[in-house]
Amino acid sequence: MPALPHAAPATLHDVAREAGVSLATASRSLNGSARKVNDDYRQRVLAAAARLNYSPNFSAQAIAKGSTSTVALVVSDIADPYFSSIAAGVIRAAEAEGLIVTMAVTERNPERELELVRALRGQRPRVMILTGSRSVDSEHQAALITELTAFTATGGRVVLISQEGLPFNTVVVDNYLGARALANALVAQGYRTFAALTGAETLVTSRDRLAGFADGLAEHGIAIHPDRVVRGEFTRDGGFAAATELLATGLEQVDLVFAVNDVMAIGAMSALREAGIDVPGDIAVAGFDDIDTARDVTPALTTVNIPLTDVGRQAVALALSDTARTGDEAVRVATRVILRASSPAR
Amino acid sequence: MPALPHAAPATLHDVAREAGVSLATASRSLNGSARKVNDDYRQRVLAAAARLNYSPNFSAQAIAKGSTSTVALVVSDIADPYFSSIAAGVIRAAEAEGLIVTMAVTERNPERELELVRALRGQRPRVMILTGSRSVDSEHQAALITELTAFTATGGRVVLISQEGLPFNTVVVDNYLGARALANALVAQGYRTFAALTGAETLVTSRDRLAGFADGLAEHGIAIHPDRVVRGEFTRDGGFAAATELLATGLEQVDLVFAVNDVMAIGAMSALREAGIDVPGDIAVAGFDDIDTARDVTPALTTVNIPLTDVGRQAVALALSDTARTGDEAVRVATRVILRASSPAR
DNA sequence: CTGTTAGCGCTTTCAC
DNA sequence: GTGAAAGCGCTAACAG
Repeated sequence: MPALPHAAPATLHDVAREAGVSLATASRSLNGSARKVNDDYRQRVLAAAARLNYSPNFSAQAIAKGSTSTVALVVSDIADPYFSSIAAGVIRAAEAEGLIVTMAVTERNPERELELVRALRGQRPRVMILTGSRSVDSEHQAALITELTAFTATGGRVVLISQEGLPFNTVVVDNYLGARALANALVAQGYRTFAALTGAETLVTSRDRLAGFADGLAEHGIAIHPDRVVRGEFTRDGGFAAATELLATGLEQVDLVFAVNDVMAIGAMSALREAGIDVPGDIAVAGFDDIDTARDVTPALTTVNIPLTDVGRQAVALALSDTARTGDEAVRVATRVILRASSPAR
Repeated sequence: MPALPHAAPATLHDVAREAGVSLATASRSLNGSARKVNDDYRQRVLAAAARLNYSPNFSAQAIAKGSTSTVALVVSDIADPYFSSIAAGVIRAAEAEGLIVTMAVTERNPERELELVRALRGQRPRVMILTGSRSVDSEHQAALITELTAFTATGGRVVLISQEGLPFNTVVVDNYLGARALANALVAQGYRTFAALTGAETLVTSRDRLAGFADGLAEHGIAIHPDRVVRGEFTRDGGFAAATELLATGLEQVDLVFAVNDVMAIGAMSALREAGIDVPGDIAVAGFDDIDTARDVTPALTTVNIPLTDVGRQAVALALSDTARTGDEAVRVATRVILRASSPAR
């Protein structure tokens, strides 16, 4: 089968010819900022462009002006509601600024993240937004910093979402304080014996939340028994598995399980339910993030709210702001404890 | 504050000079397919590139070779699990092919969709994938077809996800048959009196599912009373609102509420619960899509499975396949009824 | 195999 | 105000 003959897309040149004007005039009519072009000509050009179904070639524009209009967004897993909500905020804010967003997924693999960042530089995006927990793995971390630094050195803007500490602009979510506030609220509800489901040891987000929670409990002289802290993947299935593992050790005296994020908490609730354990009758549960479904599960999930779409929006705003040029600006977003039916007063 | 001085990114030219070879040789070493270049030179070039932290400019490559490596994906709402799961499939498949994906969100607005498609053409993507329900609104529909046709006429590939009938490649989800099978299964479970929560009249997906469900019931001589079909937005909140509205009309004799998608079903379950109605004790619920959370709500939601990430993957495969050049290829994905606790046998 | 040289589509001085 | 022409960074003939 022969390749179908495809007319090449109309070029600015074609438009100029069709309109009987010069390339420059066509360019100015279609995109040029100042309205320096005679309205006669302008109309002719516009008409010609419409007639030819002209669409400006962004690559050509980018190369001619030396800058693109794209935002590169890197997430761990776009099917995870935490990331998809942030992405929604990023995309909305970016589109409002006339920016195109390209999306890349690390699948929670630091090596892959590094590769992606490296590859993404080829796009010469105006902004690169990295979300997903930093890991304390120093090797990839260092390489990542190198790569991002190379990017900012050539005028790119970088925004990290989550924990601060790296030499880049960041939207900081106060995981530690949020978790601590949650612990306090839970103690106030009457809970005394806790278990925790946490993510990989190297994930900063996971660490911070667990530390905050533990410190919050400590204020009341409560500690979580080490055997009751179980690690799992930072996903729904990870939560399910971790809860199952926890069950095996016997949960009799535990009255609340804290999962470091909502998807894990929801997985844990499913595991408990399948094991015939009533939530919150037998045991209460709390999570972190306040993803949309937290209110739709039964019982509705107690959690710590993060204004996720807003975080995305702020990331874009920060990237575009003048103050961000220094490259180490921080914007903090407030977290808020949300008590729901999964942790009634007792 | 003066603009920080930013070194321009290293160019191929810089690399060539640094390595002491010609531009062509540098290009060939770094990207050229055939290994026609002497290994000596090759190494020198690679070393120089590394030293300069060189990253090829995709825009320049695109314009020089006349084609890009990007896939444009248009979704209604990336925070909706239906779309984010499909997007996950698209992104994974695209990345495996070395393609970059750019994402745009219509927010369920046909005009916006049209604008986006128009704008996206400027990227000269290899592929454009549109997901989200087609609407039967003929005006936008026609304009959209025009725009997409212009795109394919210049060699672009288009893939639509969901219902067939438009002159483009499409990944077809059998909404009608799936809903019909669901109705049959539900009748077999012992249900006899139904209500339905549906989306906007113009949404093809919503129509097809409702029609399939109604026809499935009709096979058993059952009809849904028109007063018991209520329309809402195609979202969780739409389902919540629609269920609330339904409640106002009195639901005493209804034994199952079918929502045309899972997010609506989940919203409806929350509304019912808040109204003190027990699901499935007082009334059963069923949805459509089988999003991840369908199994985590309580009771777990009866639904019709669509292999969402696979749909995304298939869309990319279809776009890239040779047979898709004709532009009207269809790939069907199978749906499967999943009975869960929200509709026990009775 | 390697280097020279034309472009690719567009923006932007720089003259007119 | 308008046009001619010089690039932007890279690839791909085309000669050596």
